[in-house]
Amino acid sequence: MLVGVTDTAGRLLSLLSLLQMPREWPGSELARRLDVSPRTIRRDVDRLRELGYPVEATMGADGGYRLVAGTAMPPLLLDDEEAVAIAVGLRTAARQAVAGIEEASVRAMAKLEQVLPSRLRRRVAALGAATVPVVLGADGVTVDPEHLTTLASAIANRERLRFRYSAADGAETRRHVEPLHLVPSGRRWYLVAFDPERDDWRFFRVDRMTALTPTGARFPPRALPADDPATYLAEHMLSRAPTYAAVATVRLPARDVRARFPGMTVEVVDERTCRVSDLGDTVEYLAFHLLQLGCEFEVHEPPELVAHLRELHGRIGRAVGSG
Amino acid sequence: MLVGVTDTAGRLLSLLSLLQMPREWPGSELARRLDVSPRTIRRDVDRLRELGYPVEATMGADGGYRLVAGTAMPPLLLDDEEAVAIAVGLRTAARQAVAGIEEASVRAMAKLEQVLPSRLRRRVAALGAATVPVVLGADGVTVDPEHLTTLASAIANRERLRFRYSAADGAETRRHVEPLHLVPSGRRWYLVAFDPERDDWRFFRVDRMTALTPTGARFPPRALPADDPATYLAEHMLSRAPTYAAVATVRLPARDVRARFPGMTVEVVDERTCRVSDLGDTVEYLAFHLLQLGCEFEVHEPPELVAHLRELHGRIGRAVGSG
DNA sequence: CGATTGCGGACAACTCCCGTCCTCTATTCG
DNA sequence: CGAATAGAGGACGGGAGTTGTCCGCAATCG
Repeated sequence: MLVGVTDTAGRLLSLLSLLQMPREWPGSELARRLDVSPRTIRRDVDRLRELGYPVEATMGADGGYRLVAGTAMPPLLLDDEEAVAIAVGLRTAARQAVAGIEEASVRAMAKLEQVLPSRLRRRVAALGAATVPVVLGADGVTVDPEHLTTLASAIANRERLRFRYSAADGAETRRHVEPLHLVPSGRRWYLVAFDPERDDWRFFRVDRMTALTPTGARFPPRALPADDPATYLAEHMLSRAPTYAAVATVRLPARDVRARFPGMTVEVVDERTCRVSDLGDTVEYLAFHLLQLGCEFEVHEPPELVAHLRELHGRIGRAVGSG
Repeated sequence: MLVGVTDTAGRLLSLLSLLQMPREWPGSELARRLDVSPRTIRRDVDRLRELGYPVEATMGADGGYRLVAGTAMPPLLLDDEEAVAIAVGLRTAARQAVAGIEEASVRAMAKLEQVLPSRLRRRVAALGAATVPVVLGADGVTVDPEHLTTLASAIANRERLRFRYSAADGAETRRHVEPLHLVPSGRRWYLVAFDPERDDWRFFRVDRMTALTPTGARFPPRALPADDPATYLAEHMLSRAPTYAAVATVRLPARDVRARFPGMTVEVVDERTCRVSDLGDTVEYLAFHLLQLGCEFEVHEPPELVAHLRELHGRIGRAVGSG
């Protein structure tokens, strides 16, 4: 603990940190820890309350202070391991693209990344690599969370960006653009950027970008010829990723299916059978979902899914020598 | 912005919050925003630096301040959406039990949960329900992250806990215990607790607990008859979850396998073939992994995996009517 | 070169902060 | 019921910190 000029503000932060642990602290102990009188602790608690952080106190013997949920988020004071856990959590969540909070996830990642000490960054990288990517979108496309944070901070800093891009036809080009916005779409991420060499706006699929390097050069703000980047993307992307809707009859009570896959829509057929519809952007994903039910089933739609299952059937048969 | 007694500490927090955004702030703008003179901003920056937070400044026109990575984690100042994103990320990560940081994840969840405003809590709950649980441990066992945070804070607060427990044989009992520790083991979580009614220590699988309610009653600390809860658990749990090691030959270049599944150990057989070993605690998990490779393969070990694949083969055959 | 930005010393007026009193209330335990 | 413990908060005085203003200096960019 450093003592000196920045005493009182620093002490408030330490206090906040202590109160954030899931336990109660008697004022006397806080006073000992922070090396001030109990009266000052009471005053500090008042100060925190004035700042909007609800510090709750329980009276009587065995009482104490603790921080409870209020109306505003207090600053989170994390220890090393918790910071790593959050970073890893955000990465896995970003890979799965949880609906509706993609941008917020990336913002939080960028924020954390910016201040994460390098030793922790190494641990996060190691864990991220060790973590088995649960890539259900079996086209093998995984967005690198690292790229997302790099892009997010380049956008926020209005820094020019250099990278290599593999177009859909496999042709690789070098780009040097002014990034404006990151847009999630389904399981993919797109970068909306202005390309000065082509003097026009372009979209880039993040998973097709490699060798990302922010150049450090700033560029002046430029207005997109549309109100919202997401709608602009939707209007200009002619080839959208196809979505499949699976329809199947499964030998499992509707209740059980709902419990295990809240995302499927389920209709009761009889006590032990139901009809499910499931959305997914690849047939691989849908096939795995159905197999994970662990019961007999029959697929009605779509034909692509049936074809894929036939393919799997053949492959498994050859794998275990009973085909 | 509130102005008054708690001015300087609050201003430091606001400053920290601004500096955490991924952009640079000129001192003059910070001064305008925080409604103080630029000199005070410089002093505040000094204060933050004395507290150990590395505020970097770039000189020259178009310069400014920003917070960079240092040696200590600064307090994270999150907006609502970022907080929700982090909460959701931690939940999905907890469900997948990323090796090595399970406890830290739960600690971070408990910390966040403790201070999360209720309106955000509702959003997190809604998103958590909507998120498709990617349950690869196909025994259908998923740990409820909610339970983990409840348990963590009951332990930290030394609060008695009431719940219903389904034993392995299906018999359901009511329990009222003194929780001591949460221990992760493989994909499962165990609660180590003292059961006063039986006057002995017991283990409970978290996924078998329901109707969890902390009673609020405190209990005095009690020493576990062992140094480390994890080893105690290991010593007293006779039936450990078995782990399977799959060995297979796959028709895919070793390079590609390594790129897609960093967790597998791969030996080159020839240019287009390799031999992989993969660890997992269920055969379902191993089977999905092999199928995700999307190529021909042949399974050598273990027999349980072969049996499971035969079963899948039969099921798929019946599903698409070609068996 | 000049403009812009950060850096930091000096000073004076003012504020606040802290520790030490004190009394009061709420809760738990014996 | 009463003792013990914990928080709440007013009063007060001395000391310390904070702030704005004014200044010259250093670094960077165009």
